[in-house]
Amino acid sequence: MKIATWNVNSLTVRLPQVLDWLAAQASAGAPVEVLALQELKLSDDKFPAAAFEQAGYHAVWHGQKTYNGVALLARSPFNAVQRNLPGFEDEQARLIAATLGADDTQGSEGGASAPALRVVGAYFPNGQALGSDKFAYKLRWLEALRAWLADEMRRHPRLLLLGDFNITFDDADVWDPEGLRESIHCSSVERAHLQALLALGLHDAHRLFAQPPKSYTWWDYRQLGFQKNRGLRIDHILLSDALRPLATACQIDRSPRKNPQPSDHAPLWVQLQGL
DNA sequence: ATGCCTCAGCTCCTGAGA
Repeated sequence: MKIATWNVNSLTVRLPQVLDWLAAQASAGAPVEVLALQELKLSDDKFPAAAFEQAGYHAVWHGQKTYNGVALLARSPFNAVQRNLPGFEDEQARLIAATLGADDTQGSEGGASAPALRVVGAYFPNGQALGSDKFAYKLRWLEALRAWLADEMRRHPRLLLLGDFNITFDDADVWDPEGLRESIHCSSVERAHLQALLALGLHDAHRLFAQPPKSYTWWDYRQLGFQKNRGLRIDHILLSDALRPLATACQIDRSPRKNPQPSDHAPLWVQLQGL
């Protein structure tokens, strides 16, 4: 089962590329079972559910006009959909969680049905600059996420957290670690929050496998950033303890970044066996 | 250069992204 995440920077602009990419993966014999999308930049009524349905995908979404917005697509239907963090007042649409397979929160016996998979798609706040109001919001959001996930993981042992985290793990995720030291996406305080998520029992799927050096998921549109591979690895897939042994591969797909009118982010996918 | 692209929208400029 292939599970992917992609910050599309406007689903209105990128819908054809998303449909093309899904079709290309299927043609290559490895169809995408689940896709998390971020930065839809459209309101709920503008979400192209019919186009995805025609492509064979169920969808759930949490849209917002102009900014943010997240969605999950899957080839099977979702249950127990959650939008944003419970108890955290937020005008910004940044998180959507849903269950694939039998709802495992009801304590049912299961029997023949496969264990459920809890999918959490998120668009973490950017933060703009250390010390700014937006940075303070980023830190509050990160703490609310961690607190909620601690409980969520107890209820759903098979859980993935994937999306645009807007945080690098370490200097290997940064094209210019010295020039960007302690700047936004690279600061110690942001990285400590990312480590706090791992401490809940989550694992960076990308680092479970050998990867090419200078593997990034985002490149600035300006100054030929992609061509010069001046990027950051800020999009991630984290796997719970129960899912970690099922992972067989994890890759960044740079090919859509070469399209005309690309997103500034590339999709990232993980392959899980036995699901 | 508080710049350089790209996107949305109170659209021919501005705010936000990362």
